[in-house]
Amino acid sequence: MARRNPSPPGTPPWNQQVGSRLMVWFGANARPLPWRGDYHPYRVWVAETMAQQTRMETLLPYYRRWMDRFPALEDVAAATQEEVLKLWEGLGYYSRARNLHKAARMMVESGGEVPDTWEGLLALPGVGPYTAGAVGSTAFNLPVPAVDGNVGRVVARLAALEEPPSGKEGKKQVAALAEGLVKAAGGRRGLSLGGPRALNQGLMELGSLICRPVHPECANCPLGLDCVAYTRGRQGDLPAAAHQPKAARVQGVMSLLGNQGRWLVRRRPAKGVWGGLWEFPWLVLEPGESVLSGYHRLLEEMGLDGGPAGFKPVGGAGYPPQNLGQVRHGLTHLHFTWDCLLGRLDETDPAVILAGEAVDGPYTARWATPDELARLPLGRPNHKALALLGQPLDVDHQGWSHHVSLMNVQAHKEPL
DNA sequence: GAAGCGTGGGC
DNA sequence: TGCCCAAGCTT
Repeated sequence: MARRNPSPPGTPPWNQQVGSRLMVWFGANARPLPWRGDYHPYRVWVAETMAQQTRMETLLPYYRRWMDRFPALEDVAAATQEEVLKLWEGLGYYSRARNLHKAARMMVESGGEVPDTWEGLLALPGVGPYTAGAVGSTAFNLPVPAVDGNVGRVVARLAALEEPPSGKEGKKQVAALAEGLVKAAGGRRGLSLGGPRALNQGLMELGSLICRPVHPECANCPLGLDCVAYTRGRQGDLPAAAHQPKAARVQGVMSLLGNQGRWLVRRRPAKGVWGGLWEFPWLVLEPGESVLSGYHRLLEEMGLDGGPAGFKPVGGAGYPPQNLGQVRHGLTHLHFTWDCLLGRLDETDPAVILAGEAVDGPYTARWATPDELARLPLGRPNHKALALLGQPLDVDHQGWSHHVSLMNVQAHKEPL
C-alpha cells in the first residue's frame, strides 16, 4: 500500500522526489500555451507580464493580438504608448503596458535582447521577483524560484504551513521551499525531466488545474502522498486566508459632451488608475450634491460653462442634459456608480484643444469623432457609458469599432 | 508595510 | 447581488 512520503518537506530527498513527480506530471499535462514550445524570451516576458493577476484564459486573446502586431521586441519599442495601451485596453493594470513599452525601449537601447540573468531581469520596469524568476526559469532554465499565488498555495498545502503565504512569515517559508525544489531540478537528474523550466511551470500549472483554491482535485494530484495537508485532511482550510477590506462606494457624474459631431474626451495622468488612457470627463459627487449640480460643477472645472474656452451648453447653462442612466464599475478597493449625462456644447470651433498642462503631449483634453474615439484607449467604464447610448458596438482586433455615428443617436431616457 | 492599481468569472 | 480572487509590481 502506498504510504505518505517519509521525507520531511524541504529535505534533499523530498525535493528530488516531489520535483520528479511534478515534472513528469507537467510533461504529460501542460496546456499548449502559445509561448510553450520555443520559449522565446521576448514571448515569455510578454506572457508573464500579461499573466500578472490575470487568468490565462483572459489574457490569451490579448497575447495573440500583441504578437500579431509586435512579433519582436523592436516592434514594441518603435510603437507609440497610445498604440500599446490600445492593445492592452480591457486587460487592466495598465502600468503593466506602460512598463512593457518602457522596458522594450531600454532593451533595444542596450543590445536588443531580453536579459538572461535574474538581476538583469529584475532591473526592468514592471519586472519584480516573481516575473524575474518566471522568465529566468522558463526562458533560460535558470534555477531560480518563481513564487506566484499558485505556488504559494501549492507549497503551503504540501508542507501544511500555518502562516498565510501572502504574509511576511509565510512568504519566507514558501520561498525557501520553492527554492529547494527548483535548485534540485537544476541538477543533472532534474534537467533530464525539464529542469527549472518544467519545475516552476509545473508548480503553477498544478495550482491552476488541480490544487485549486476551492475544491482541489486531490484524488488526481501527482503529489497526493507528498502533501501533508491532504494526508491530514486539511486541504480545505489551508492555506489560511488573508483578510480583504470591503470596497468603498463612490458616486460620480460622467459627462458625454458633444459638439459638431465630436465627443469631448480627456487623457488621464501618466500614473494612477487608468493612467494614460482617455475618458469621458467625470467627477466624484460631494456628500449631498445632486447629479445636476455635479454636472455643472464639472463643466465649470473644465472651463466649459461659459468659461475661457468659450464652450457652453446648448441653450445656456440652465438647459438640461439628458440622463442616459447609470454605469457601475468595481475595482478591487473601489466601487463606482456614475450617472451618465448627455450634453451638447456649442459656439466654438471644436478643433480648439482645451487648456491644461501636458502629460505626454500638448493637451489634456480633445475632441474626437466616433472613428477617432474608436482608436483611443479607453477604460471599461467608458465603454459601458457608450453602450448606454444604445449603439451596436462591435469588438474587432483593434478593439471597439463604431458602425454608425454616435452623434446621430437620440438619448431615450427622460431629461433630468 | 500597506495601499493603489483593472477586469472578469465563479458561486 | 455581492464577494472572492487571479502566473504581482510600485511607491
